[in-house]
Amino acid sequence: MEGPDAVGGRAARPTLRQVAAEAGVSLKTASRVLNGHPHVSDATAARVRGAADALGFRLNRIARELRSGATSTSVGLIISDLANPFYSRIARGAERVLRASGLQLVTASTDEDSTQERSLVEELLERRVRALLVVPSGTDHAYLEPEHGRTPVVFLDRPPVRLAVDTVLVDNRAGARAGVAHLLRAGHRRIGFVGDLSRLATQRERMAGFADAMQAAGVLQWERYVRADSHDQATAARSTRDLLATDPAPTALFTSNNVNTAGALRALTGVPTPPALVGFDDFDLADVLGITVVGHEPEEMGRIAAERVVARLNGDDSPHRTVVLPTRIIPRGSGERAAADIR
Amino acid sequence: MEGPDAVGGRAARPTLRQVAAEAGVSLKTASRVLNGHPHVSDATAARVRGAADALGFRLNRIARELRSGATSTSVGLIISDLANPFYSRIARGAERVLRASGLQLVTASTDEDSTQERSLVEELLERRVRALLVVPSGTDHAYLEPEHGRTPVVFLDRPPVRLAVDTVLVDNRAGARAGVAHLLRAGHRRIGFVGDLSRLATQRERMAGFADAMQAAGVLQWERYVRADSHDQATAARSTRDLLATDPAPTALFTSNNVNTAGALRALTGVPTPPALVGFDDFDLADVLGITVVGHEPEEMGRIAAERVVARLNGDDSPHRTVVLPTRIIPRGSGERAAADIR
DNA sequence: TTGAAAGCGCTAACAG
DNA sequence: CTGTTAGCGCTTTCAA
Repeated sequence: MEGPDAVGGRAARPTLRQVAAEAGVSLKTASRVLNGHPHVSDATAARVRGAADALGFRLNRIARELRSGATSTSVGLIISDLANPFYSRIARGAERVLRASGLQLVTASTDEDSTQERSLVEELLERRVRALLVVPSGTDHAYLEPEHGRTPVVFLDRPPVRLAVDTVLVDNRAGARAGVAHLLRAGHRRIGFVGDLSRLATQRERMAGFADAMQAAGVLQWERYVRADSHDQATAARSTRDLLATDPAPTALFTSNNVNTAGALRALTGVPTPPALVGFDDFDLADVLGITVVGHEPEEMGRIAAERVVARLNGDDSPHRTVVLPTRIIPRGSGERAAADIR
Repeated sequence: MEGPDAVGGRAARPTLRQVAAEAGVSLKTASRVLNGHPHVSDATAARVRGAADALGFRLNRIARELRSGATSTSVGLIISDLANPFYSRIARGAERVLRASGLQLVTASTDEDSTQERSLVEELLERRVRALLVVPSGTDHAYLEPEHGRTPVVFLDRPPVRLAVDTVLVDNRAGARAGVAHLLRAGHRRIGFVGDLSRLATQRERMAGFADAMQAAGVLQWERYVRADSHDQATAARSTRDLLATDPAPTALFTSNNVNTAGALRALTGVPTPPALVGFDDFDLADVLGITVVGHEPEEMGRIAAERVVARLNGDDSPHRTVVLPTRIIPRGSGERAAADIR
């Protein structure tokens, strides 16, 4: 049941000109009707609408925006992994704010690949997104410099390198320091660190916070219990088992993000006297599992970043600023097990 | 440091024409250089590129696509909630396939609102997405009928109403039936059902599967233990507590999706002899928590739907088809607690 | 109330 | 190797 204009099984989409011809009016009149503009007689309007429906016409917003000079209403969000709840919560927070301003979120993921990051950014800019929210994977963002004063760009979660733009971060170093101090207070001295890729700024900062706390407590040889660069649950589980097999074994673990916490938990299943555990990032069901975390609000980060974007689009040209969100320890049991009680 | 064309704090973006003028060549030559086409002398090319960089030029893909008649390279995905792992896993599965075909995923969420669904669909179509992946919230999709033969549309998770298009579903009824039968086999007769909005087709089917199993087992008055329409964890927790307070209390629970399972788990925390539990949908850490589920693969659903889209775009005009993905019971302990052992 | 002509930024077709 | 002309689908003058 293809229309007469079917080409290779695909019907050609009618243009406004065809609708106008079908209705026996000029292009402009058809345009007026379909855009709800005044000064058209009811009869004419009805005829145009009838023709549009009959042909399956749908306005081409792209062409409209090109002519009217209006930019698109979409805002790009670049994250590393769509399926990581941490990023999808950022996306949700941002989407709510943007939608309230009539903007649409376009999400793309990089799989933590800096080449992908750059090409996605370029592509979105060529598509003329109004603004860009970026959780960077790359290590140099100077290529975004020419956008200054053109397209508002806000970085989230990780700071930009060689680029000055609005940024929303979490206080990683202080958060990690507090989380580890929490374990030290329970009497732990041998504390294992299970971390993600150390090329990520967030991870380096959390590692630094870990070191801060250990050094402040005068613990020696804490480096022995550091396992970094596990970017998925399986690797984190392996690192955890590896730590538990050390002699003497650590009595506590600090996991540096949600993925590593999940991996560690997997490795700890069935262990009779599991080490104490504090994880960076809160996660769903952490309360049911009784896992103490260094929590913060990804939605909040998305919300604030989106609000910056909206402000910039509304003409705010104040100097770029960096917002650092606080963390807080949420004690749920796993982080309060005393060192004396482990093994 | 705005450029000379700054308007309201925003620099105007240079056009190809301006680049050409700056480089002292024609429009077409500039176009050739910036598109990497042959037959341009190195010297000219260098001059054009220099001008482009100096002006901060970025090709306008929208205009290019308009002129070349090429449709965009984006595919729209409409889901109800970006932050529900179930949907983000669908998105990830789809994105991988699409990217491999040079297509970009554009995600938008509806918050389970059918008005939102329709307006997002219309908007994406006006933006000329190449195809549409829809997890519907609405109850009538006839408005998509004119797209037949124009834009490939694939429905996921829930079937379309009054519309014939490719669809990828999960075998909800059989899955629920099997999950409940699993509980019945462990001797349970009083089984509580904690369900999501019953206007959702998936929920009605899972409810039907629940009823199938109960009736086949000759259980009477099972309706007493049915609590539907909880769409968030808090409500599901309340329904669960309500069920546990019934006299006589159910010895087992069947939760009809990931959100309700999480809510139930929250309500069950600290209960000395918790009821047996089987949940529909697998979820992260279910293994650590020892929760028996009726599992299936959301990524797979996204992948298959995206593959249908790609096939359609490549000219496949075979009749539309519905793929129903199987589920399987993953026993992890919570669903194997015998009725005799509860209270 | 309606319409004709021009042009948004770009590429295709055809000259030079 | 380079340039000129036309036109994608639409809106914006400006005129009737």
